[in-house]
Amino acid sequence: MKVSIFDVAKKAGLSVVTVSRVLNNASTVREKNRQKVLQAMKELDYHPNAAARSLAKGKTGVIGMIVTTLQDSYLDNIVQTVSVLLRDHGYYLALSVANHPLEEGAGSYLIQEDRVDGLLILAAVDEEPYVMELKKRKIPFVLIDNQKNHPAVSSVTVDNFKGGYEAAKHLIDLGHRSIAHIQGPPYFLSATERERGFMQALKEEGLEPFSLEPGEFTIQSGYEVVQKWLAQGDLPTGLFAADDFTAIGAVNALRQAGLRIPDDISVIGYDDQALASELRPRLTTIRQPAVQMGKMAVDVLMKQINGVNKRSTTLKLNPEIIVRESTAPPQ
Amino acid sequence: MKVSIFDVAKKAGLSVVTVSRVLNNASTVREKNRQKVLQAMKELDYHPNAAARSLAKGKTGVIGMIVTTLQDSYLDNIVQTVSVLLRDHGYYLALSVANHPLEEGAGSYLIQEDRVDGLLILAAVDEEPYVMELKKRKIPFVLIDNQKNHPAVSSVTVDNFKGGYEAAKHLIDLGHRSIAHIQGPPYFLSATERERGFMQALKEEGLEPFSLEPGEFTIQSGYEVVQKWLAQGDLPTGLFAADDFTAIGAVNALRQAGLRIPDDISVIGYDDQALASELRPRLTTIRQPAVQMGKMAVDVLMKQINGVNKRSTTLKLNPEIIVRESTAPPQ
DNA sequence: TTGAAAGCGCTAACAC
DNA sequence: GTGTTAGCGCTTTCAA
Repeated sequence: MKVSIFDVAKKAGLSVVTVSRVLNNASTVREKNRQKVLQAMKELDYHPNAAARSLAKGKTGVIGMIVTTLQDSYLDNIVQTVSVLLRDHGYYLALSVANHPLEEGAGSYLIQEDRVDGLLILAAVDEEPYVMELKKRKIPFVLIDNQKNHPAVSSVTVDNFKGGYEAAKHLIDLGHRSIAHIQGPPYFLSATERERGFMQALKEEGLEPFSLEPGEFTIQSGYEVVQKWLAQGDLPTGLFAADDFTAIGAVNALRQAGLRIPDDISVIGYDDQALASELRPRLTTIRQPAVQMGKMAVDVLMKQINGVNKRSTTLKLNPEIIVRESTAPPQ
Repeated sequence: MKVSIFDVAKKAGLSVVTVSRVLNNASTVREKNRQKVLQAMKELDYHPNAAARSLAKGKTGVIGMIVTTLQDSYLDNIVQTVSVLLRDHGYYLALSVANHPLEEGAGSYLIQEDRVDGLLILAAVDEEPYVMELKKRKIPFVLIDNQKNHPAVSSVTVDNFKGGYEAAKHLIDLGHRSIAHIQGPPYFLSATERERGFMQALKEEGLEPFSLEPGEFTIQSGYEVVQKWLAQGDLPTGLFAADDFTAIGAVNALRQAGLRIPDDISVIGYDDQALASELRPRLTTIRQPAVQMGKMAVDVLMKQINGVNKRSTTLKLNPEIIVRESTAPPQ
């Protein structure tokens, strides 16, 4: 019924060991025999059993990736990149969604039961528990876009301070003096760093922000801040939103009120979500180097798994400003 | 180094079988011994090896789910629902992204190497290859939101004809007579069904559509259609877009041209994406019952795995119209 | 270059 | 209730 390596061996007139060798691309198999084995496999429609291989080899051939949300084109880009790259390295990617961090079972099954050879933690709200557990279990892992700095842990992040700085600098260079910032949630290091960069750029020009408004990385929060300003009858000429969703919400409210962008007010977002370039006006934003992040993360993880790198590696990549239609000199 | 069931048995002063029993919640273990085992496990920080269990049991305890895109809140809702429900059934969910259907390795590793006990195929562009392979390998699976009808295959779909019909009916009931439709890609059954429903509703009123425009389920395509209309200087009073992205693109173009929604033109979308209710005007749309779909899919799959249902089950759920701000009677 | 034998860590009979 | 004995399907020594 179930065809095993034994059936193949019998059909090919060779031993299971030889079959196993061709399965693992061992070079010590006579070409003629290799063909015989391959032929037998095909005829029997044989497929090796992953559990048995994992048990015998002590490794699974899969890399796990824990993600919180999937509705984010920037994160999606990272996932897609990682998926392809891992395949090139002979690994499969198994995604696990964990909306509530450390939730019972969420992703932790990958860790606890040795179902993966390595793990990638993507933009976790709180990566702490994973870090603790993974270190204890000695499973290689890399944090991507993590919140905190963990000693002796490999990670790939983006310089959010620089991103915030460049966003503000862009507005300043265009001539804006009245510049506001809608923040991200304060428990995100990325959010506070962007704000720090923003403030630094203003400070260098001796500028004070028009205002700093709390936001939540959501369309709704951007919309509401603008509504508030509108009600007060006072607007900045430039706005740096902590992420594209916030920016889009702000733009939405602004245009609904009959204001023109960038004529009446310039808006710059962050992340370069797909939406940013799909909706008009196309949003000026700070792009996260998603592809490069995925590449680096896989690189570091592979080296760690292969024992090339014993020490942890911390990479901080640079964001890139993408100037589109939502920013211009103030009128 | 690695602590195994043997170590636990030794420490607890019992046999491995007993340990195995508490691992599997067998009721035939004296409470006192169960505690001893539990205690030993804790002290040794023991965690069972998934590969060994899978090999011995002949099942893995994981359900695979193949997804194409992750940037879709409707699909995301299904995934989240499924994830939680499976956990309740004692299974883990492993997601596999397959942008290019049947791409080498994409998801197929789950199938080929018996890494899962069952599979959920979510909104595949072309599920055919999966169906063939899964049937051959006799792995239980359920298609969700599939394109074609496959004989003897379980699936959970939504009645797109009805959705299209209701969308059109809504506009008609509001008093619209000049109604256009922006289609989805013709190779999606969902798209053509929505159009059929739309046409049926119009036909019942003796109405001809203002026009039928090709679209691609993208913001861009909705935007461009409206641009074309604008250039021609002729607009319908009501528009049914094949999905929310298309609708949002259309709304975007309309408002950019200074038109008001729903005053000048009513727009209804499809899917009830998160965006639909986040952007203003909040979009009237046809909601897919994502939670119910996830629930049904898990239900059917579990029954199939447990041998309760030998025959295939085909469920077609009803969509629901969500009336918001983007539709109103024509002026 | 090939094969026999001994596990990998766990569970499924079957006895006790 | 509990333990003994065989495997699950594959890879890994070690010989030949």
